[in-house]
Amino acid sequence: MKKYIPSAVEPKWQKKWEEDGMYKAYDFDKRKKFYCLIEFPYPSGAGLHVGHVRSWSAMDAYSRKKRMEGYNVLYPIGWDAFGLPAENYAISLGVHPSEIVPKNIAKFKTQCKAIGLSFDWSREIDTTDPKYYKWTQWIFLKFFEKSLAYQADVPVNWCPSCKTNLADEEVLADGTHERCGIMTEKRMQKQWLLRITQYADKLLEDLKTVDYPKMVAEQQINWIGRKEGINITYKVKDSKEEVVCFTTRPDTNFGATFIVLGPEHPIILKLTKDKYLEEVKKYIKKTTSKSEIERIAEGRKKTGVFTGSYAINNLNNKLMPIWISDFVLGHVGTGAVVGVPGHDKRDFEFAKEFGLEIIRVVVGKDGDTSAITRIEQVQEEEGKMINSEFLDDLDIREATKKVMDYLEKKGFGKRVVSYHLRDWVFSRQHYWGEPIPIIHCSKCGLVPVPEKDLPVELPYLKKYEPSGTGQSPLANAKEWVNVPCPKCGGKAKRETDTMPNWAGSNWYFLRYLDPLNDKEIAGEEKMAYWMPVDIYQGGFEHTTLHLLYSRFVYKFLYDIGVAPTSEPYAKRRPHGIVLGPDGRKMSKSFGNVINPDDIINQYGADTLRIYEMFMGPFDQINVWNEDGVNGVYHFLQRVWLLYDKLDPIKTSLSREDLMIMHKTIKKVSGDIENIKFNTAVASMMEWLNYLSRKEKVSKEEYKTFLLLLAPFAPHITEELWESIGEKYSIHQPRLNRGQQSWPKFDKKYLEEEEVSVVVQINGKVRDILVIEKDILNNKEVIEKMAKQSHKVQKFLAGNSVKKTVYVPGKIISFAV
RNA sequence: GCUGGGAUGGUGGAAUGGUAGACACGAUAGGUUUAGGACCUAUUGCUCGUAAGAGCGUGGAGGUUCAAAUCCUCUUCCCAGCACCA
Repeated sequence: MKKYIPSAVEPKWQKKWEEDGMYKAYDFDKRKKFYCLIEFPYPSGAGLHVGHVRSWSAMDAYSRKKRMEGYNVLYPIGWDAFGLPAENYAISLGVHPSEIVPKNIAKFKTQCKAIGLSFDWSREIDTTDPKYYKWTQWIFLKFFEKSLAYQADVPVNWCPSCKTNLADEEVLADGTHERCGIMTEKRMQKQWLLRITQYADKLLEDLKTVDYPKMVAEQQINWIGRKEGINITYKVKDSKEEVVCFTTRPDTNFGATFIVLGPEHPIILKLTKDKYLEEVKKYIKKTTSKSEIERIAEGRKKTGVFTGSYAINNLNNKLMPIWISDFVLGHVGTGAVVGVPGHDKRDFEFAKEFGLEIIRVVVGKDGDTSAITRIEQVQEEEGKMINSEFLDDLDIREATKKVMDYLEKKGFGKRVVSYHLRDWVFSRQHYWGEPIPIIHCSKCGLVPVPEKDLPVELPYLKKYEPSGTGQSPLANAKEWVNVPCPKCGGKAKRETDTMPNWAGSNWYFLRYLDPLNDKEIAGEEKMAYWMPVDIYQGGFEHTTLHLLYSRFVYKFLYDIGVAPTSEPYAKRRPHGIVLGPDGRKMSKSFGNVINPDDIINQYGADTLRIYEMFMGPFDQINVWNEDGVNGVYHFLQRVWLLYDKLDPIKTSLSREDLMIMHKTIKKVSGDIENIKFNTAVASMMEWLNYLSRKEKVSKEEYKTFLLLLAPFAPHITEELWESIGEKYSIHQPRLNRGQQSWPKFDKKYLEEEEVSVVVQINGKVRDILVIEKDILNNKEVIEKMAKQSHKVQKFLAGNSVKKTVYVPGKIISFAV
């Protein structure tokens, strides 16, 4: 047979598949539906990354297998083209984003097709298309209608480089912007927010109903950060004011020796005695102007000032001095903390710094009941209560319940639930995004753009760079901004902020179901047919961003009767990133970027696809290795050459032939289902090694081999399928007229006729017996055979067997 | 500090209580080739040994078990996320 030249095979089939509409999904088809989703990309100027290729070709293999199994598979793609990256890229080139985006999309599309991905191109979407973002704006109006979208003055994370504010989720732990790496600043600004906190409990609770990796679910749970505690109200001596403190550990309240207010707390000035006023004001000024960098640089050294006032502990009427310190954060709990230095490390440090009393109310791990003098003795959990009157001798959990009941009964406190999750800052002062469809009228206030006037199209602005003043560049589009109020007809102005880049991706998976619908977001019946997404493949980095956001938006759509299910994604599976050959993240500046086009030119798309699946476990970080690519190319060449061994005469298969064939069918089927592509490919290689050693390969084996390989290497298998005289595509049983589909294994060929049984003595392998299947369960015979073995006798001599364990078909173990 | 994940040959990795190292890369030797590459065959965890064989071996220490990479306890290091979160 002629040589394997990928470039002679691949484009030919890509063209044919497109002409035949091979990978279309059919709405309402009788076959079982399967919705396979990948995270749609931001079409960057750099073109496809090998990481995209890995994730998409793996899910492509998954989709192809499902189709061969007879499912009606939806595997769509689109473009998430609004947002900062597209805008910054356009600025760097000095052109308009609306010119750049279509070019980038065209490039991505060409590349996707060159890889042979089986996307249903008839459902392609683009978030910057007004026909698409009409519905992104519509969703916003629904949020507004239900009072879940609102404006408020909030401290925002300002990125001085990108000149916009950001959501908390977009700022990393060190205070830098996740995209550009520049340190952000806190600013007060009027912003649009979405009330995601109202969905905190549902987002938490319903994690139980979906199949997410543990790591992903845990991360969302942590981010939502639900905590049950109590707000305790303390009276202030000689004052009408009260201080409310949130705590999850009211059991330790007999150990409370002071109160700390965060510097933003509103009642500080009312509580401060004249004598201390100047110092307090100075402290507040100093701490509130402190930047994130300064805070981190300072470490955890405690600072603070005394107000001169005292709060009264409800439990024992003890006076507790009220202090101010910036270790108490304004946005956490009630912005005020009751200081229990014996059982909280921060409180201990504060008490030490300012010489405040430290009392132990929980017995230490080692039974220690003495006064606490060192931070190592501070203990936050475990033990029994002491020095706590009616709580003494109780376990901390019992004490917590008892004291909460007591405080509530007496009216000193109220059980509350607190969350780490904050409302979602949803406006950006940037050009390249969906305009927020709201009109500001001096008479009527905030007026939503009527649904019939959607979409509010983004006007073409020549000068679209961010102003840096905190105002969107859209404010300069006077003609666009000035509109009559839809309510009263008077003079009014459009909202000039745009939505964040997450807006379009919140709901895109619904638009694939009905991309041309101009009456609604998507047809109700189509949504009911396709939803939920059966498997959603995406990166870990979106766990508390896109994945959480889109769950929230979808749940809202469900609650207003638009979406058909309570959760959008039945199953989530993550992928690991692909690093450059030097083990570093691929980046132009390191010069370690692998361009998929180069690999396709040199080795072909099938090699690229299989290599990326074979390189390691799918959810792990993998380093690119050119030698590995060559290894896979070698494998496909050997597949190609196998054709020469095809036996034209019908021959029957040996028992061994059948066993390895059925074993491989089982392994590959199971591994694809479990996202273990690396071992699926390995077992194909094993079978190929076996087949290559044979004189002749039967047609049955050959066809089965090609069918199993088809999801991984769609081009070469299609070509070889044709070479053996098959008329229809290997990929689509529907077009195959049901002639051939995904192979099934037969259990009877998985059992071996002769089984090797390992003989162990004291856990060490000493011999291997080959046993006929029919005496497998006869322990006596096996035991006798084992003892007769020369190798075994050597080790048994002079010892008596104390115990014998026999696991049929596997092992016989002697303890001597 | 908290939460989650991880550590296996020269390398990527396989094996989730039952023959550790599948598969691939690399390496070594031989074959083939005008040469290089490509291809084919064999070997390849470590130590001792000409060999037969023996001992050791899954970050470290201990435990459960006839049997542990796998389960339990402690511990070291690495990765990810969160973090003065009350």
